[in-house]
Order: sequence, then structure tokens, then C-alpha cells
Amino acid sequence: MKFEVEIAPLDLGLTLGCGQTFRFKAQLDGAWSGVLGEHHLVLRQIGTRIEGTASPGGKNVDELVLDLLRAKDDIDKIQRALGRDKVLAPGIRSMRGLRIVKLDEWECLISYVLATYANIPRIMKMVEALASGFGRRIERGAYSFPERKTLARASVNELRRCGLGYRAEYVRAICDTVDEDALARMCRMTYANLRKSLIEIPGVGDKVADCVSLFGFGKLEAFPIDVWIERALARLYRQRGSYRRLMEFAAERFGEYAGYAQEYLYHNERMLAHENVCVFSEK
DNA sequence: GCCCAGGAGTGTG
DNA sequence: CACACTCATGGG
Repeated sequence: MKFEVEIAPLDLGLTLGCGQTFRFKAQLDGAWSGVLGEHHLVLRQIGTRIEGTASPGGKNVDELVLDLLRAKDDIDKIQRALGRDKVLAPGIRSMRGLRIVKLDEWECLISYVLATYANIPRIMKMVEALASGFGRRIERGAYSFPERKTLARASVNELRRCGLGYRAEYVRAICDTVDEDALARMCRMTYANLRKSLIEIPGVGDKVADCVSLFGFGKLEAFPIDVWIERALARLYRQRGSYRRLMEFAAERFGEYAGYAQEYLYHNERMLAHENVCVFSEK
């Protein structure tokens, strides 16, 4: 079935392709294909419109897409706030279309535990292997992300065969200890308490807790620090040190929209490394 | 072949 | 607190 939504500003390719979600792939014709909930989507941006087709499944696809892309975020307000930072100010406008995504909490938790010490193509492959091995078949080659009770039936060895390596045992432990009620409780927590709860989960440390807070639970003040962000903070702000120290710097400097600042810095730093272009510079 | 990846867990100073 | 070491493995 067809769907169409209006979201502005939005750069669909930047948002789906910058490593927040691991389930969408660019097509040769510029469209994006991926799985959202129980739907397989093919979506395409035409100006401020997003249109595409979704496999049937009952749910309102318009709302699912609006939620995924956080259509209600006031990007102008966010950019005005972050634009007071002199390092970010010159470049953020060119990334107005980069939006934080809102993922399913369970899928986000597992995906970012898999993401530890792996690169994005490999993470996508691991998630795909879990989905095709233990998820529901949606249509040709498309599988939903496995729910907890289904994934819980997988042995550690089966998980390893999905390419997870040592991450297999974390996934196993999470299936046994984090149920739907626990996730529902976490949905109602403040960022500070959510973060503490997440870090108690096997395989979840500072960085994964912040990714899951940001992309899974929608806490825009979360600021995940990976190797790219470490480089960006060192290069642009002369800030180095422990996770805790850098986290406090980010909270002080970027405030309630630190998550957006993080995504801008992350994207910029990767562009600098891979394409040798960037929009931010020191001072 | 080499280097690195959206790190976490554990032990030590 | 901060640091050092180990953990497996595939992608560029």
C-alpha cells in the first residue's frame, strides 16, 4: 500500500544513512528500503514529501514514519539553541535535514549491544542475520526484528553463527534478564535514571547506554561518545579525557539538545575522514 | 596482510 | 576515579 507524509526540514538519506538505524539501505535509484516494525518500506524523498510503499500489516504507516523521523522536533528551535556555540554555528545549517531517529526500544538495545567494536556494515549484517534467523518473514527477503521471547529461544552457538562473536553471550543474557515490563518502566524514567538502569544490563556501558537513551528512548540530552566524537571533541574543542569528563563537557556546552549536537559532530567527523570535507573548524 | 571499528568487562594503581 | 588489558571478527 502507498503512503505519503510531509516532514520539513528533512534529508532522508542523511538521516537513514548516517548510522543511527541499521535497517535501511539506499537503492540505486535514490530510494531507501528497510524494515520498520512489521512493515517493509520503500521510501523516497520528493522535496518536503516522503512517499513510498509499505507491506500490508494493519498499522498506520504514516504515523510510524512520522515517529521514526521525529517529525515533531522543532529543528529551527534546536538549531537556534545549538547555534549559540561558536564552533557549531557556521556549519549546522547545512545539516538541517539530519534528524535524530526514534527506534523501537528493544531493537535499539540489542542493535547497539551488537555495535560494540564493530563497523557499520558489519553491524547491519549482524542485525540482518538476527532478523532473518529469528524474526517474522514480512515479504521476500524482509524480516522483522525478533521480539524477546523468540530471540530467547536461540542458543549462544546459534547467535554466534549470526556473526555476533563475543556479543552472542550478551544478547543471551539480555533475553533472560530484560523483559517487556522492564522496558516499559524505563520509558517513564528521566534520562539520569534511565542511564543508570541501562548500564546494569549486560553488554551495556556508558556509550551504548547513551545511544539507547537517545535513539531508543528519545532522550535528546544524551550525548553518546564513540571514537569519532572523541576525535571531534579533541580537534574542535581541545577536550580529552574520560567518558565522564567529556560527558559533563557536552552537557554543559550543548544542554538539552546535546544529542543533535552529537549527531552533527559525528557526521562531520566521518565526512572529514572519508570524503575530506567538513563544515566545522576549530575557532 | 594490515588496521580499525558507534566498547564492555575486569583487574589494578 | 583513571588507566591497561583482553575479548573475536569482518570490512575497508
